[in-house]
Amino acid sequence: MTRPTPLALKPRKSPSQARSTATVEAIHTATIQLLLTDGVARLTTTRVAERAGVSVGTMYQYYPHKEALLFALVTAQLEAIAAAMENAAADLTGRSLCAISDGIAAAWLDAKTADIVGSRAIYGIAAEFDIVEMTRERSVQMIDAIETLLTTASDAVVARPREVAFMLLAVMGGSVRTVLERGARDEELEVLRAELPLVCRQYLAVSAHPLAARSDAEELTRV
Amino acid sequence: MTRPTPLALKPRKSPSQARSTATVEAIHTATIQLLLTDGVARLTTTRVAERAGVSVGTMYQYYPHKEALLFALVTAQLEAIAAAMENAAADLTGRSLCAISDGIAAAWLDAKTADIVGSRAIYGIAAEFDIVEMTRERSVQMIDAIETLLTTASDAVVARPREVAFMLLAVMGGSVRTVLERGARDEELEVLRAELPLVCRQYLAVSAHPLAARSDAEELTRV
DNA sequence: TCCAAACCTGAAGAATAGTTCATATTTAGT
DNA sequence: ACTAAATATGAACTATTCTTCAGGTTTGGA
Repeated sequence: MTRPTPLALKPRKSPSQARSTATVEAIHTATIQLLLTDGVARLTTTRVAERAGVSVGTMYQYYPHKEALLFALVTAQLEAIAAAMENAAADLTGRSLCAISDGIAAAWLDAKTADIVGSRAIYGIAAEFDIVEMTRERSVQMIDAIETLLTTASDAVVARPREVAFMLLAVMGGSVRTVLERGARDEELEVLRAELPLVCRQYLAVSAHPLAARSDAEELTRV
Repeated sequence: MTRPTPLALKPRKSPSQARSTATVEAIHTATIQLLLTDGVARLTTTRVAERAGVSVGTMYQYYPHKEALLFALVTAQLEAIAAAMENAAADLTGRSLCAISDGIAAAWLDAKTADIVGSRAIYGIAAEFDIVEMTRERSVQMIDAIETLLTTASDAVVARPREVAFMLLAVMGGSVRTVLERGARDEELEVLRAELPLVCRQYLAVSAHPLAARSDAEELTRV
């Protein structure tokens, strides 16, 4: 999704006083609410302002246009996720492969689940314009973190850590997205929470050679 | 993403002559092209008609509005995928768990990859309006197929086949989507093709008890 | 050959969206 | 209390967008 005119997506100015901070906050939550109830197609600057209880002009004081607003929203969301994952990676350094696997899966689920409403809203616009670009950047950052984390596993050495890290993120990201986008039903979230760690563990298990002598035969060997 | 007015999403009429069939086809591919290059936000009836080399009025002869056009596109896409998966399920009935796993993963990858352009375009609008609803229906249909398929495995009995089928689809669907949405790069597709079958196999392995006596110890047991 | 049905056209109208800016109000510091 | 900077307002302007429809062209079969 490339835009003809890449146009500046940066905010116009940042709120400095208490009042304006609240205003921007209101605009953000209004956007998310509208996104969730009516979808992107119905999201208009007028409606956002109305819902936020401010005037249209106010929005334009902080964002040069609608896209910039959406961009800011997605950026914040992704930065939070990336930060959470990097923290998790730091905490898990040097642990066993199982611990690492469980830790990553849990961290991902927690991060995405912490703000379900926000996450769901974001999915709807993630496919638009330059957002894909930014998503990719953040993604690379997380792949890096997980790749190096994998190499620190205390009890095993992961064969192709970068590919495995990539795949892990694709699987976690994709499956969670699937569930959230369908409506984030409790039963489905339950299944996800139970099964996703399993999927990750098993996948990591085949992708690694045990370091200390261990008798567990790998059920399935790499082709 | 619920719409205030659910409005009729069905096509207005179907082409009966050769000329009109070509026209509708042209409209479809034009839509997909525009979706891919400019994104949903820039997709307008005028542009679609222009790109398709027909008049705007022509489009309105077959679809009551833009949404109906998009809906038709997604429907076709999903039906193709669902059919492919049901075929695969039929072929794999009674095979070993490994064969089933590999077969499903391959079928999914093939189905999504057969028309990469179409798949990618669809992702961009999958989050909109009642499309989520339809996606869910098709999804249930596929879960059913895979669930019953799993119960036919010749060499193992899958513990909670429905949950496993659900998870399998979430993982496959999500990871493929992730890769395609990022631009469907060759290197990333390669990784996906190599790793996804592994992920599925391993996951199925822990989710099942071997039927005939087999000595392979399960590395990781269920909690 | 001829006609009715199918199909196509594109200018035009109504509706809506994005954005600006001159003016009014509030805040923080002196 | 006073003032400059920060913030908010919303009517108004422009640009698009969707959609229709009255009138033309093409098609398939009698």
